[in-house]
Amino acid sequence: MTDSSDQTEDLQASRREHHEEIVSSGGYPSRFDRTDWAADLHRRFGDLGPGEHTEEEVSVAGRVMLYRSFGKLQFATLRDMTGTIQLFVDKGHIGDELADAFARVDLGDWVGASGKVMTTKKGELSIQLETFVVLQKSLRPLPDKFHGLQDVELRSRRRYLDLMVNDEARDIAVTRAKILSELRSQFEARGFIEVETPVLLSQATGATAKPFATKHEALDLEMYLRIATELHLKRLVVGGLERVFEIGRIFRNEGIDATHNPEFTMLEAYQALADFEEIMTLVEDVFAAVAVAARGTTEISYRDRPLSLATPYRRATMTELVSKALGEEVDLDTPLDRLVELALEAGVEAEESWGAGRLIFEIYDEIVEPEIWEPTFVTHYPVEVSPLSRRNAEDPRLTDRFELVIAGSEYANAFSELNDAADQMARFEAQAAARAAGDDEAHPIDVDYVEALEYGLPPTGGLGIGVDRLVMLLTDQTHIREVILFPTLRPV
RNA sequence: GGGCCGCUAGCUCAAUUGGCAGAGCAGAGGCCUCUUAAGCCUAAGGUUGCGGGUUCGAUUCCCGCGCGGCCCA
Repeated sequence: MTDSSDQTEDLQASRREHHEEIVSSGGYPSRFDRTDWAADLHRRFGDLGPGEHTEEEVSVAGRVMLYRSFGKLQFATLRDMTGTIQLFVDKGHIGDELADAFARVDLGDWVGASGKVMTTKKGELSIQLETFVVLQKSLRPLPDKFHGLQDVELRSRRRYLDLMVNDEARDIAVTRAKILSELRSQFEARGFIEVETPVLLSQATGATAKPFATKHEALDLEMYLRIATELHLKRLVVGGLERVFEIGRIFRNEGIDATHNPEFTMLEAYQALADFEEIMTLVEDVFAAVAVAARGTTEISYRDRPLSLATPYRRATMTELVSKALGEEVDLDTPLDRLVELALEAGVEAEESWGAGRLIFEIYDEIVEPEIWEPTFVTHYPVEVSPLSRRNAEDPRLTDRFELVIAGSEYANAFSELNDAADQMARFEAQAAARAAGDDEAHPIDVDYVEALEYGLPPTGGLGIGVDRLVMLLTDQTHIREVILFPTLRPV
């Protein structure tokens, strides 16, 4: 992006001039020896009183964020990845030449500085500058030093500026990293191995969503970006990798809103010999641990409301919850006519092809889920809306499946995996029929996967966690774009 | 897709009923040996998102378009 206005040129003139002087007089250094991070200095010297001078020689480096000159003194706030440290520049101490050179530093420049650790008369931990080097000039002015960058679009489009000037943007990036790291540790500690499955596929399966299409030129083949990792991970369990997980980018060709970005991150994990009840315990333990890693506690605040992620989480079946919300007992034996009426009252317009399971699910989705606040495992989804889940032993119209709902949204989806190859084929065929009837989000038939099942998938529990939404929850963000460094945007 | 709102200096924001487009920060020059968004003085900085229209006169009113936000489907 280039600005060609005279104004911008003018604003950059002195920066550019300084830059060219540096370049023509030997150029910028290619490296710098930093002895200490800003945060470490605060940790080590935090209890120095005002006006103290130590003999501790340190070298720090970072971007100049603030600058104040006061006659023969200059103060600059340098920020590195860990925090800020003040540079104290005393003309009487280092002489005119160095002090005047330092006065040419602009906000945004990368600077390496060396000197002794001290505190000012007001008690601010500082480095008494002895020498410094400009590591790289910033040729453009920084956004407002106090207000930062407010424009939502600009913050997303030029995330580097957002990160430079907005503390919250950095906090979110760091917290996201902690969450990912903790998720990995949690699964690894339970004996799962991290695997990678293909993104580029000739058939996008494992979920009901519209894929992105692309083309492999050499093979002259239509290909699709994955919409889930599910069926590949289960193939691995068939192969004997009994505990696998993947933290993978998923692509779905849908609209963009507060909770949807076309590419997002999903964690999926599969554990042989486990059923969905064991997965439930695993999920709540993982959520609690991740909350502690990210926020230091399970007692958080989200959208200005307190929220506890302490275990155990409430468990309730979907029909229980729907019955309670409707004030009338319903289940899969409730006459279809009555369910259609209740759906209409709930604000759902039923479609001809829906059975009792779909109707109950739609009512749940419309009036129950948005009202759930504390973490709740909603269990036993109808088989009609669960093409990959194992049937419940007592009622084969239901599945051994749950979703974890927190603050009105889904955070995890898990089930005892369907490992009956014939049943899986039948469900794929039912989906294909729905597709033929016009449902273009229905799951396509994956014959290769059915063949894999025929070799024997042990009883297996699987789960998926929407990582972006989890980060939103733990950073108290209401828009997914705030937790993705480079969200999908229309080109300028 | 629909409704509402926004787009003004590099950044953050003003501008009465339609009447010369303003401030703070950043940038330039000057003063200051303890600042913390330092302060003070001086000068500079604009195709008011884009294109039409109404009007003596449009940032302001009308129409279209672009980008974005919020809500709804």
